[in-house]
Amino acid sequence: MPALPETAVGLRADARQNRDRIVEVARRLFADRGLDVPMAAIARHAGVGVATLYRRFPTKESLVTEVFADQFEACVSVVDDALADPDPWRGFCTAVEKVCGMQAADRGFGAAFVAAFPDAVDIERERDRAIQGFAELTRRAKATGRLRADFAPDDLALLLMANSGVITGSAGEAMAASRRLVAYLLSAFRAEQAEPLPPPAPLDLRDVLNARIRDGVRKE
Amino acid sequence: MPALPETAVGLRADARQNRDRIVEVARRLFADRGLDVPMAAIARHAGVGVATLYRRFPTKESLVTEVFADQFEACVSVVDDALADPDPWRGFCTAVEKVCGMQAADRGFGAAFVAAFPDAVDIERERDRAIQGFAELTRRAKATGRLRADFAPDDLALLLMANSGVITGSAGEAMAASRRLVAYLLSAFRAEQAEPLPPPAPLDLRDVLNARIRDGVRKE
DNA sequence: TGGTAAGTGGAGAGGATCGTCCACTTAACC
DNA sequence: GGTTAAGTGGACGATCCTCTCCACTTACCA
Repeated sequence: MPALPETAVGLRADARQNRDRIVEVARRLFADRGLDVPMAAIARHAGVGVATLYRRFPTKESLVTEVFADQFEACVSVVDDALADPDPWRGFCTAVEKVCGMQAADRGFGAAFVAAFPDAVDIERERDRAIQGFAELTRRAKATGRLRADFAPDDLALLLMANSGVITGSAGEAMAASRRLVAYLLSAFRAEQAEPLPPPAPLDLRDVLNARIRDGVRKE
Repeated sequence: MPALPETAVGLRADARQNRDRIVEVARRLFADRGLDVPMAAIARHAGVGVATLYRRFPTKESLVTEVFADQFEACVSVVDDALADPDPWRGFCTAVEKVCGMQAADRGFGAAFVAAFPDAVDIERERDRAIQGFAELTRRAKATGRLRADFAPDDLALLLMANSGVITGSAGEAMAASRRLVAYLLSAFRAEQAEPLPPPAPLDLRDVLNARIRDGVRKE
């Protein structure tokens, strides 16, 4: 089945060069300014016309998917590393810190993770793997008694969404804010002082993420 | 100086009725769907034409300002109540819970608080009063030894931004998520287990807020 | 009751963005 | 070199939003 060029094989030399430049430029712009960079701006910075851009990536979504595919992979490997750590609690903490750091460092990544692209199968699969890995990590960390017992797996969604909320202003500010928030929350997650029990009823990460994309509800 | 009708005095009877209906409808729509409800939708729901809407509120910003003026007042009075509490720590906690609850209950309020409107003098003044009140509350709560000493006044900004991040999906979900996040954070703010010291360098609430409005930076 | 200024609605100007079309250019292979 | 299909650019259509304009209507007071 050679019908899926998927990445960039079988392109003419100049076309491939253009494609690579587009992805590279898009990655930079998304990181700096978030996902709402106009397609025209990306094309302009890449030194191509919009048509070229749209020929490679029929929709903006597909471009975003391509651009963040490896970021999501990195995210998964962070979780894998954490699972490999002999101390689950330490693994849990570092995983949280790393992922939130990635979110803070790359505005686009944060948005992409949170925005979820329904038909971006690859991204979704990667994301789910990461989520499941985290769930496992959570289980183990609880077993050691360091992570509070009433920590819900969906509290991870809470954490990521809260983290995305503090990402504003300059990259430096965002990082500082994120780090401080994460430190606070990790301290709250420790089993030791779990004295009062916070209200339950968290949210399902997948649902929340998938809901975000729904803007087309113009209706009445 | 009778040149500032300001609210609605001196309007013809029918005009006043329309104005009131507009504000009422806008409040409801903003609460449900956030601030990006189109002006046309507001006009339609209020049963008037866009021109009528724009005659009363020359800009969308001015409508938002009017709509949330009393919400901001309520916010200030929450802080005042907290200051009146003989137990500063309890006051601190309830104030945080209430304000975050308001943010979660009214999507528009959250956005308005975070978005900041440069020329909405009234809102800004109210907001600053609330911020200063909170700073005072923080000082007192620290003095009792219940609030950790390294809590920065700007951690309030962190809290509000994180809270705005978890507000998505249905109103019920948003409220549950907000409550849980606030519980976690308040627990992290307690002096008792302040064992590790989180990184510093938080953000200034006013700066952050005022920066948000800058979208007009098209440049390059 | 009638004059008039205040009030009104809806079309549309102006601007931004996603995505398409099509005549032109160029890499790649014979 | 020449043929040709892949590749390209920029104008353009479609949509959505804020805000303006202007001819028409109506509340209010004498």
